[in-house]
Amino acid sequence: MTDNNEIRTRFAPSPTGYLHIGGARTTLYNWLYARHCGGKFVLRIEDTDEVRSTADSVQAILDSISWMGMDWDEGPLDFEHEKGPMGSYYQMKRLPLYQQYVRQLLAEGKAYYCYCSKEELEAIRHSAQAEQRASYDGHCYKLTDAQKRQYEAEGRKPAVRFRMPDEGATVVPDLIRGDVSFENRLQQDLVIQKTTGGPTYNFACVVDDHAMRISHVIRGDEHLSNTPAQIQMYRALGWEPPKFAHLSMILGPDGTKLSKRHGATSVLEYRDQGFLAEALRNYLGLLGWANTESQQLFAPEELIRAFDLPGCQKNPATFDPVKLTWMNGEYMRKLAVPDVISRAEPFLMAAGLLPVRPGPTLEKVVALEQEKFKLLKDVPERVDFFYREAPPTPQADKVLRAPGVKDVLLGLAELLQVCAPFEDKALEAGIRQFCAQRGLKAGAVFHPLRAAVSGRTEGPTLFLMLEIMGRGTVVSRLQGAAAKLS
RNA sequence: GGCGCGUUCGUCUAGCGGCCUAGGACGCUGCCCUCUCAAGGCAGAGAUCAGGGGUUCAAAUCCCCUACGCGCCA
Repeated sequence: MTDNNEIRTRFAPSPTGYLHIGGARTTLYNWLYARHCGGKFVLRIEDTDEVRSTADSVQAILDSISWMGMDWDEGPLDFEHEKGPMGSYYQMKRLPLYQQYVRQLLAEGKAYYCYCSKEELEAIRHSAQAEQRASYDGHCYKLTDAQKRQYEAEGRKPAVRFRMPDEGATVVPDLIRGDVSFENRLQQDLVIQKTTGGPTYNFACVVDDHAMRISHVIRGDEHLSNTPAQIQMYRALGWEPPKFAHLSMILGPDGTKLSKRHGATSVLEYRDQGFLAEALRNYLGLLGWANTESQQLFAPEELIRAFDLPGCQKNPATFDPVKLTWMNGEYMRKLAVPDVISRAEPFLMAAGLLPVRPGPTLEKVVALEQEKFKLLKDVPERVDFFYREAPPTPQADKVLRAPGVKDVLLGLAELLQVCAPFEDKALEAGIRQFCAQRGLKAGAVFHPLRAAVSGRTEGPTLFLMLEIMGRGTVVSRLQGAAAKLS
């Protein structure tokens, strides 16, 4: 048996596309809150839009949530399997339930059939606007039996509307915004069952949130306006409404709602760009929520412990990929070397660095470069030159073409052929001595050396890099670079 | 158009009437460290708290109006 006071949250996506950043944050906050309270997190698929819902979308959403490291206690496991005691968590498999309650409301006179056509509705809306009323006037509520028979005879298929009170106000007690009051006479009688017989979003959502014993509905701002109607539905059905918390939305850099034209918006895209799930989670956790210390970095358990609804922001937040990237770098640096390698595996494979190539071990080169990784895809990029010689970058090329460099490289090649042991300290000593002998400044030797050997002007600490690269590679690259300078 | 929500450095935010000449983080600039690049350390620029009225001895904080942005009705 479930405990009556149990905290239960839910995320209820429509499977009409991938999980985007906004949805991911809503999921995260529901998940965090459930975990924070020791409650349950439920996933429900709102697939009543039959034409736009797809199995692929369901899978993409499940994959996204799982990738982000969030788990759900009840809901679909894939398109066929589900877990949890509430029957199905796909709305399309729960149709009889909605119909049952529609019948109940109809029988109690709390809902009514509406026969209006699109055109008629349009006309009603027009006059309603002029008269400052709700955009549906309850036209069909006032129908006589004769009129109803008439419509039926015409073969009209009715929708079902929920009857809103004419007077008073409905207060939405919102955990983030406080009490928000709506005048009932301005609320229209919402359709709860479409002419096709399927439930509308607002109704299915009420029925399911109640049936699934959801205690806290944490969702996007865009649903706030529908909430008074939903609250009335709860009351009409004799149910206690859940607690509500409406999250502000996420904006793109130009201040409009985050969308595809701002670049990547899908969680999976961020994964594929080499972001770490824990960094995305941390960043999203902070986008619209903060604790009083303005703490930035949260270990997973720490976020769960700290998260609470009152800390949620009322105003919309702009998504900042730059800060996300910084945060990702923070997490990249904290990872153990073997973890960096295993997490970067897809990127290493794509770059042809896995299976391992001849040369130093990945552990060695990754350890050497780790402090510079911001994204997983940086791993192959920064490490590649240990395994493959690439043409020098323009900056490196410039360094190599400076006067006298050829002699320096040849001299170094000679030196490094014999310098022993071929390790960090000894190499540094040998090369510094080489500088002194030739009366060269350290920089005049170090920079060309780095450029010749790695093809770059920046990289890991020089002597350790040489050691790891190995005598053979170092010497041959020096000779090769010198040869190209003739 | 109606209703609703929102408005603190470029961005994310702290702030719940005196501790605010507004704090932190990202980004930016400079310095230090240094074989480069990062990382790190230090310093700095950056917000008349959307604007205007109140209330109060005292307001970013409470109230009202306006503007702008966003959402829902669509």
